[in-house]
Amino acid sequence: MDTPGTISCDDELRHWPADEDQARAVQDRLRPCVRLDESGPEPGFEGTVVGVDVAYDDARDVVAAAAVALDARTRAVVDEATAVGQVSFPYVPGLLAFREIPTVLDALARLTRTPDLVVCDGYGLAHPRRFGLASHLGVLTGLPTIGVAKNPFTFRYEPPGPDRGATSPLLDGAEEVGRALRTQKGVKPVFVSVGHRIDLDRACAHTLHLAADYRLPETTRAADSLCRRALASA
DNA sequence: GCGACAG
DNA sequence: ATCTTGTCGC
Repeated sequence: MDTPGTISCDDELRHWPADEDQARAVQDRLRPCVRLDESGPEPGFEGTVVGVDVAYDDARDVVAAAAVALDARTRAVVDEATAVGQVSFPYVPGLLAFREIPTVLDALARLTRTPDLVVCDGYGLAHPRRFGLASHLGVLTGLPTIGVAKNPFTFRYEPPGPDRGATSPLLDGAEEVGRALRTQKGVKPVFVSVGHRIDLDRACAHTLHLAADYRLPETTRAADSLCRRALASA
């Protein structure tokens, strides 16, 4: 039996939920394992930031995942891995993690180095039950994670200032669950939230550093490109 | 009941 | 996510 704050990734995968009610129960059970008391790797740290993403082939029910490791300081690609699997859950808003995580874990396991930080497509704490994809992946792996999403989901925000680096709170009622972050001047912001073992200031700082040239972080762009190629040749 | 809804 | 041509702009 798992004690509070301790989970087994293998057990969680073996006990994968079969329906939406079970999935929500899993989220409620794992939510207390999220660690929000660590500030996380400092911007400019020596290590690797890993981007993960998945692509789908609905006709074949196939999912391909990619994990791409970048040097955290130079953003150079230093390692990459892919995995292919069967879709194990439908897309349901709020339950995205159950669709993506099994194959993402396979890809992460094929990296030659342990990531120091993982950047997910989607949300962490910015989630109806405060347990989005990034938080779920963080709890299962124990790694620091952040979520960078392209859309505000159900949350509200006022547009941040026009300059690169401007932010505004992403709000669920009065609670700040993440931040809208302008990564390029005059371009729609991205939506950053904490996953696990990092604070929101650093999550935004890493995202800004990774999005030096484009709206989306290089981690996301590289993983998106790789998982599409993996799906095409699968 | 109806609409909204990360990827 | 995915389906998809041209087109405006650097």
